[in-house]
Amino acid sequence: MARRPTTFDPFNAVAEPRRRKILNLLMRGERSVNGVARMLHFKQPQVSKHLRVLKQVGLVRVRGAGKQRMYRLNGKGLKPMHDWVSSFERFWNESFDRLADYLKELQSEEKPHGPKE
Amino acid sequence: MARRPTTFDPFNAVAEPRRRKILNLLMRGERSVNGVARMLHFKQPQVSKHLRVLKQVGLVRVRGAGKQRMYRLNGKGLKPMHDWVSSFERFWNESFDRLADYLKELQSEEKPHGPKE
DNA sequence: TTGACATATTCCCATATCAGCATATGATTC
DNA sequence: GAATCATATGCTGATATGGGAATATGTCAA
Repeated sequence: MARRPTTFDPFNAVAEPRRRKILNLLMRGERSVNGVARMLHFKQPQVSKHLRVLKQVGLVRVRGAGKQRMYRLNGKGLKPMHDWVSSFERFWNESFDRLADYLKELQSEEKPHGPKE
Repeated sequence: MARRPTTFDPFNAVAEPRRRKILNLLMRGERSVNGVARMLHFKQPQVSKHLRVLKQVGLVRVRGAGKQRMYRLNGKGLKPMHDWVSSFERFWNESFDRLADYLKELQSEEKPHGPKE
């Protein structure tokens, strides 16, 4: 197997820095393809391609407006990522001893196979 | 240019589902390579490879313990990702009109090139 | 040193990427 | 329909992946 396609899920789609930039831009409102291209100094074909990936994983939506196609953010698509990353929040937020407590909790809930290794 | 290497940053490293599983497991405490392999039903060489990637992007740390190498999570490495994703939080959290207000704010701060498109 | 266990590395292969460029498709207006 | 603007797609080339299997390296113990 090779690497998962970028269209596999938002995690893969968003691994590409330019696509993150595009999403950042779209936070401020919908844009046409050329609009994105001009704002970010990307070339039109690449913008189209990146937007296609983002659309496939549900991170943007499109709307036809005359000759143009207006792309807008679909922020909800990032919620699963947010949920996953947030589960690690305590590892940089809480004080060390509270973290230790938490880990103790977790370990007392062991279940698969044998405990530890 | 090809796709960014998985070792380019945490975003890329974490795009691989198995690596996320490994991090999830390490949340519960440090593990040896074989420990990870057994818990997740992966094969040892792949675990070593994935852990290598995770180490290179700073998401795990290692410690030698006899024949074993104990890997532990370095949660802080995920903070940049968390920060980025969190900036989209409002798009699924807040009520629609508050969001609208927020967007209005953003747009009145326009700056690069010409406004809109 | 030798043996045994734990981990890391190497090679192969099918697959996918992304940029750049050219070109095709779409939509609008004349 | 033809010209035009906007967007999408196709192709190439350089690069990287990730699993599998084999093997190398490391570490300890007798």
